[in-house]
Amino acid sequence: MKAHEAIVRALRDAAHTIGVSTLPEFKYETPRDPAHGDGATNLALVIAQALGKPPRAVAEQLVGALQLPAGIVKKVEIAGPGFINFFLAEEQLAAVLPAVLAAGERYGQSDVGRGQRVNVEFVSANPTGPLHVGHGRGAALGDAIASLLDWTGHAVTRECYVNDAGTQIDRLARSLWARVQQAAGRRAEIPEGGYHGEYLLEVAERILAREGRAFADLSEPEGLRRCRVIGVQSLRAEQEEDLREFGVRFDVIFLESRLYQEKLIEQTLADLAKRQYTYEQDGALWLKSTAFGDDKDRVLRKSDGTYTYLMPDIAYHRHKRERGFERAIDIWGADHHGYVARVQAAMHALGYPADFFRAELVQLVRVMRGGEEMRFSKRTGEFVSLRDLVQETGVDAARYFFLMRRGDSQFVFDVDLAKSQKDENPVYYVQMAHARMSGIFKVAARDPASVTPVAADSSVLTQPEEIDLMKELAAFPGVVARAAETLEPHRVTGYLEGLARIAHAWYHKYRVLGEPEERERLVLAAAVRQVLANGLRLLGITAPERM
RNA sequence: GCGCCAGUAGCUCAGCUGGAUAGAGCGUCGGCCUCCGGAGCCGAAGGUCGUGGGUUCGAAUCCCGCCUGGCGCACCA
Repeated sequence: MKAHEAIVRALRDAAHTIGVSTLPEFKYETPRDPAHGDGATNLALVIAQALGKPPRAVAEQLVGALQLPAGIVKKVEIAGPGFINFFLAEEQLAAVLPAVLAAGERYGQSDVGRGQRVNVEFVSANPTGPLHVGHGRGAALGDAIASLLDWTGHAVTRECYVNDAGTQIDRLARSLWARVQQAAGRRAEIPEGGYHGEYLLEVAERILAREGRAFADLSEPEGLRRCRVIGVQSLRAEQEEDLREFGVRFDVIFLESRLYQEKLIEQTLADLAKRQYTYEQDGALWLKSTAFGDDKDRVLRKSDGTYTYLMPDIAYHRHKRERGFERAIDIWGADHHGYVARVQAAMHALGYPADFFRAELVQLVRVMRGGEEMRFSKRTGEFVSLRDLVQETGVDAARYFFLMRRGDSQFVFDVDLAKSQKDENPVYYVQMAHARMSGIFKVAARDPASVTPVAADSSVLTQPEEIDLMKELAAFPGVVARAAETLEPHRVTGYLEGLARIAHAWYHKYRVLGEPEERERLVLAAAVRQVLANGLRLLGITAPERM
């Protein structure tokens, strides 16, 4: 914002004028309390000590030396221990309306990312069962984080990694083969460490229906081989379907098997060896991860010659780097947090910058319905699937609920609240605000896109709610930028709820159509509608014209 | 035992990189419907910011100890 820059520059100059040669860090920001103005600075407090004067006296001097262009500030006050508060001139505020309408669906976007190439990897579930609510939270968060980065001028790739190799797939094959036997009416038990969920029985029945009952008579090695292929294929298809319904799509699906096919493991190992961060001991190959802050060194290749889970993961992230990404952000379940230091250490060992790799941890989700917790556990095969949740609450509510809390907070998903069509439901509340703004245009038989700001806006829109609305609208781009910087989409849901609250209050208190202020209020309604729509779209949630 | 994350209103959670009187929603209590949809709006009560120290003009925020909870500490994935 222009006013912001002008004020900061004037403050710097004023500090020099009163004899401060080296300026320490100071703040100029929007105060929480509107009574403290539109902007406030702690400049006087941070330089008071060096000057050997009380902060308030310093503030007086600063204000006296302050030289600002006309039309920016209405009033300057000194308050509290020595804060200087700025109240912006009305024309500064009303400038937001034409800005919103001119930018349209791009309002809120910026180029602070400067085209930086970022890979956002999320969901990355093993193809061994249906996605559960925890995956849903990761999916919503990953997708929203990717959108935030996209909106702030990063070049984003949404990516999903599929572990289609390794022992968990062997377990899947053995479990499925057992289910095939059961489906054919024979006694068979799910092996130790296998997958007990009912879903594999369904897959087995489909196999027999399609391939014939003779399938169950195949030799065990052949049966396992086929089960492996069919199992991965059908469970992946199921997961992809769930994600599609959830509104998530990926630019890249990366298969673990590709790492082996393209010899990426060997290449990575050679790299690490060349940089002298590996060594052999007890027949195994180790990564010197303690050199980079890990608790202990980690095995990459076991003494039986097979690789640990860490090895392909390092190769995978090396491949991301080779593909030209400047940052790799992974959304992981919090149960993997012990793993972060290892991958981070491996990235260091490969010589990558410290900020290349970042893991965002997503805490587990508890689902409550009717005052009771719905349990889930992949091991026992009982869990709340993403599909069931979405079916019950709808995509919008599910996504919104996953996004409205910080990813690293444990949170309780209240199914009854998510389904509620009252103001107690935050998704509903925000969408309703959008529908109301839209409703005004429907009644007026006008296209919101057709309204154009007029010069009189600033002198006509003077009600407190109108001032508040304009301030909120002006804050949106900053909220998006900050949310992208911290990878925290909940800042956007919080913002939308605040904007919706003022919009509802305004709508309730004032009429638009047929009033003397109709023209200006239509502009305001169009701008509010636009920002609500933009915020919702950013999060992958629909903005209905009517509810 | 060691490590990571957390502990803020009855509940679910915000609190920006240290700022002014700690916020919101739900719930509770009390008001408001000739209206662009009341599927809504307004107000009130409610907090020793887990705890004890420290740093400084100023700490929910930074540092240290302790208590409580979650998770992680494999040649498993």
